[in-house]
Amino acid sequence: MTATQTPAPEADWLRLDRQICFSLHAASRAFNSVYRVILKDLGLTYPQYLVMLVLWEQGDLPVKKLGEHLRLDSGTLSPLVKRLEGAGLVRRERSVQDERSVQVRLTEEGVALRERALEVPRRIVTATGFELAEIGELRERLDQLTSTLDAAALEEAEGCR
Amino acid sequence: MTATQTPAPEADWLRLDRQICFSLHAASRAFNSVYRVILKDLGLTYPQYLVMLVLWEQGDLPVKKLGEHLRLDSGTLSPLVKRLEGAGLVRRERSVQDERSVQVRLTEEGVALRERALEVPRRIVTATGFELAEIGELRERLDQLTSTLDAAALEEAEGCR
DNA sequence: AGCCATTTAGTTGTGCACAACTTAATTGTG
DNA sequence: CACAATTAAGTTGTGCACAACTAAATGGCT
Repeated sequence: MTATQTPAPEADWLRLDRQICFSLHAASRAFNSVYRVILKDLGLTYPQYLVMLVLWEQGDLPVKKLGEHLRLDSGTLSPLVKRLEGAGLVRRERSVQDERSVQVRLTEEGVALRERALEVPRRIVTATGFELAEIGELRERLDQLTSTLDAAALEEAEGCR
Repeated sequence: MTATQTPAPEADWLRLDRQICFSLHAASRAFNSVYRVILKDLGLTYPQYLVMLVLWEQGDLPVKKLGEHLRLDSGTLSPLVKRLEGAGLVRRERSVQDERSVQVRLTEEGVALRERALEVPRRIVTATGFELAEIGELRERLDQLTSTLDAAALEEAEGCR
């Protein structure tokens, strides 16, 4: 394969096992897979669970605010929230003050589900096999990574000017 | 909200900013987003790029082997590889020895694309803003997490017996 | 040889992510 | 006030992930 003079150190960069992206991709899917199993009891998918977490924590919110908490847009949230509504966990109501906005409100059933969700995080922590401190550290590093990447994405986008 | 005697420490567990899953979910999407921008020049999506990485590294492979490297099944790979074929980067050929198997072979175009892909990892590392050592460390931890989670998923699945 | 379990791809259906677009309500400005 | 720009939600289309299934080929076993 096109042996150059130098031992082509750049080729090494393409090795799959060297790519952080693959590790992250795999970890994300592995997590998703564990959540799928644990959340099946609650009848929730993983992204639906995230939405419920926000609602339990913040109370009723417009779709817009939900999206800010989760970094998701209406293209993702609209159908997702409709499915939650179909499951009887939330209601969607046009705001009276601003008719553009749709409030997502927990139903009684939605509030009640929180009790059953309380055990989920513990089960997840157990599944990771990590100590709490380790998880906190990892989380911090991932958050740092995310904010740097977000900034970089903006620069790349602007770089096309 | 059902104030118990104890200050209900479990409630804290549901806080979004405490959940490793959300950090990982967000980091994964942030990475995906950076890759989307950088890979647009090559006409590849992020998972397509992963498939090409494997082929560049391992040479032609049956779909089955591809899936083992990437932990993806035929339900994901079959349409993905067809799109790569549509883009002229690979050919799919039934194996003669075993007609169940389909070899995925790089075309000349597919091989040539590797040259242009060489700069991708460097651009990604830059975008993360991390030192190489930091990335290696993070990658290691994520891989460890993935293997533990995979094992846990199996146990959970068996737990339903 | 004949039959059954396994293996390999592929298909179908559901749900998520996101870009690009539409629609309707609101805000700002001349 | 009128009209352009902005904002919120939703829609459409593409692609990925995965479960559940089908179809065809293979291998083992009696």
